[in-house]
Amino acid sequence: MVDEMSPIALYIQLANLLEARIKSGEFPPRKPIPSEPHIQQEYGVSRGTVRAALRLLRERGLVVTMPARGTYVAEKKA
Amino acid sequence: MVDEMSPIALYIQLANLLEARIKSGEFPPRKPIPSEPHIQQEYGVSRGTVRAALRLLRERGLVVTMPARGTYVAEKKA
DNA sequence: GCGGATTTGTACGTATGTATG
DNA sequence: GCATACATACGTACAAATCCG
Repeated sequence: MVDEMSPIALYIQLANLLEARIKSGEFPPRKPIPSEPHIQQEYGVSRGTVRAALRLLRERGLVVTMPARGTYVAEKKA
Repeated sequence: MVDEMSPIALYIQLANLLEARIKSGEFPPRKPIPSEPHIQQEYGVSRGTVRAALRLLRERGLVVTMPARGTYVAEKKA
């Protein structure tokens, strides 16, 4: 879980945790990963923090987000 | 743009720049002016600085701000 | 096709912590 | 000490697109 007391920003911790889960293959392709409200509940952080973490993952090329659809694990380049 | 080296506080410089844009008629009435995050990006300052500048403009009676809606050029008094 | 639920996008309000001059 | 400026993090509200019964 995220650590409130850590000097590392929560959204960075969260991004790293999610990255590990993505790389573990926990989330099947072609299906959205858990929604922002779901992650929010799961980790006990605000939606803004979840969105900041997902933004990092997008910047890392790990996920793609589609409005009103969800966020998906990025396709391995064809 | 704002000048980091100026002895004038950034938020005051920003308020003056926005005031000039408002008075030029750049922002049509009944539509929100650019959002805080937008201005933040545009001028390369923090959201806190944007908010401080907008607070000044509200105090000058130039704009009105509505939560979750946006900031609008103040109506000319009827 | 309709309507409600879901999901992401956007916007402002607020608080706290850090750093600088 | 105070003002300025930044980053982080919470909350609330609403819009727009999509999904599903």
